[in-house]
Amino acid sequence: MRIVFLGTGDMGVPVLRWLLDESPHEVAGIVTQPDKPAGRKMELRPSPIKRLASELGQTVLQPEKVRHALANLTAREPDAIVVMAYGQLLPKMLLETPRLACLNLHASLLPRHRGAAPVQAAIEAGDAESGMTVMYMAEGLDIGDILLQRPFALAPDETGGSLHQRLADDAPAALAEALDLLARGPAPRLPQDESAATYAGKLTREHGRLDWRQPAAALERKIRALDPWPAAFTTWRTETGSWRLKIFRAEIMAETVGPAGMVINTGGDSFAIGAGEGALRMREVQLEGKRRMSAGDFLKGNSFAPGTIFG
RNA sequence: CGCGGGGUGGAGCAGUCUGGUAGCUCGUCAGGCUCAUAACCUGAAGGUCGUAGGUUCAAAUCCUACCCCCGCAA
Repeated sequence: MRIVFLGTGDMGVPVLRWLLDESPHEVAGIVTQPDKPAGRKMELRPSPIKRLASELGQTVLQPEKVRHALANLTAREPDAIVVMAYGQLLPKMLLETPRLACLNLHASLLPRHRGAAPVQAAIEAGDAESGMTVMYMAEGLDIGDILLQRPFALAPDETGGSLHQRLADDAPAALAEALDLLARGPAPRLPQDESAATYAGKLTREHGRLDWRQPAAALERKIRALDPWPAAFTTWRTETGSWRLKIFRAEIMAETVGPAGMVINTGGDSFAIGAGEGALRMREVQLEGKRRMSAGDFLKGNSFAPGTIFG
């Protein structure tokens, strides 16, 4: 098949690599978002998809708005368009361009977690499973009919990073299967159950702020969900100022051993913070300006004033 | 030139403002105590103080340039 691929985030990298290196399909075009200022120096940085394409000697289109490339893409006469972590809605004209289908790979079991942050949302919500969805794109955000899904169980210690990786790694197989079904004849097409839909909006850093009045279990899920990005955090106020303390790993303590947000049980290789229900024992943290380290290492060089309250 | 924190024995930090024999907690090693121990006591090893240059009788500390790590912001 002739495939036009649209993608920006690194979630789509394995898929593009598969399309170019291993699949029987012909990549008739690669579209990614324009380079944007990023990083500490605000330097222009190409997307992971563009970097991979360059590495493999492929050229990419980087229209400001995808409709600017509409004529160009139509002229390539694709059998299918594949979209993954592209970051722009596609105009109806483009959806109707391919001979067979315009497919989107979405990193959740739709209709759960439509939107920009499905990976983190699945963990934060405490879902038992997640998986890639391949769907027929329609006008609207992640509302298209489902072609296939590949569910798998989440690990008890699943993090946003680990789930992101698992989904990215599984995506090529999902796409292969979907393209196969499409090529062979009438492929499955299941409308989404609107009543079961949830939205996972784009994450901001502030989303990671921990509200210690919440139950320890919920806080622990959030910590795992946002590891490594954008990371759950709390504020530590000292005589010298207030610092952001990111928390990457913590364990739930069943007993409520202190008021919400208060440091308790300091000593040894970790410290605990009281939650609304139970408490959390810190395992891996990062103070702003410092690197990520175990709670034990953190305690070797930092100490808390009695009664310190986080938040 | 977007803003800011940091780079000091294996780990995490103090010391830098007010230059003058490099310190703390932990770890490691040896010995001791103990029925025993992750506990306790004693001792030891281990550091070009990110790199280069400058000022000075003397630089971790002051000045200049550069490298690296990280938080914010995007």
